Amino acid sequence: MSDEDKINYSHPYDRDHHNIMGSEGFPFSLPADLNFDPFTYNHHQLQNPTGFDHNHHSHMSFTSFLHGAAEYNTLSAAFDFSCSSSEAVNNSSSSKNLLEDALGTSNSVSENPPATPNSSVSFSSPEAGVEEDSSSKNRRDLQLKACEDGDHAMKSTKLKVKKKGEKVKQREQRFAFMTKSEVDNLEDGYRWRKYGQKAVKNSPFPRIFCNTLQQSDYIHFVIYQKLLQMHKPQKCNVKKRIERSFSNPSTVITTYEGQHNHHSPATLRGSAPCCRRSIPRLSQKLPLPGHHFSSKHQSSA
DNA sequence: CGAATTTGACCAGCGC
DNA sequence: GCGCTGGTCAAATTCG
Repeated sequence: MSDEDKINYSHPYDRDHHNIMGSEGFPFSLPADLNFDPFTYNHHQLQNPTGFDHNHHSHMSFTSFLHGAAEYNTLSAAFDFSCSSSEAVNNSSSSKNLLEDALGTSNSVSENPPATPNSSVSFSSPEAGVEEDSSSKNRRDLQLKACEDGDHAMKSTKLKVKKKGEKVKQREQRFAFMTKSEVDNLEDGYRWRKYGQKAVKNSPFPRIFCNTLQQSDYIHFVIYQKLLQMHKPQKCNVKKRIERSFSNPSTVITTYEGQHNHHSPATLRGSAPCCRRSIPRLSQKLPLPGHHFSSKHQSSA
């Protein structure tokens, strides 16, 4: 029996029935008038790291939710709802290993257990309010099943020091999560550009590398021009890594690295265009057992 | 035709 | 130093 089979997912929000998160909707929604930047809150303020204002029922983006959840140790902690069978996820060593690998950490789950045992959550529509497209059906089926304990992400921000005390390149904060979805690329409101794809060792599925598209969005370009006049703009260096689990092909592991320094296009235009062509098309390719990538990549796999 | 994606080449880090 | 691996670049290709 797979991990997913064991899990009875609870649905924290039902768009049509307005439930526990308030009448204005599930905090994943991305309303057109949203002006909340998911990555601008203080990383060290954990009182309400999700940015979700329970008193005012304000919205937050999916990414802010994920980001906040990572810093708040668990997703369930972020939302304060429980999952009926979270232990099934937590007890899945393979899931933990996959996430650890995605985060670039190891042997830390057992050593640093999450603040709460609940680390799984599901939702029916992570982007309620965003336009319904061909992937929305799949996204409705999407089940966020395991989120890492925040220590992983926090650890990754620490300076790595070589044995001799020499500083090495600092790694951006990472946050990985697993989703059960037919769609590889989970829409999160940002525009992503695929810049690379690599075969993964011991896996038939490739790893996809994306970074954010900031200036290609016209509205963002206008803002960018304004920023040019006001400040020296910083390049958004957020990266997104997508890979499908070899042991469980229905599971997609998404890893975010870094922080956005700009608003989500979805928050400005009410849409979330990103990698719409590449990922689904790629996912159609993936099951082909004989599909090879470049000879070099293949040889290195 | 411009934008987005693909993919071979390249680079850096790490272990041996 | 060498090979392996992960990550990135950028020219070519594909798509809308």
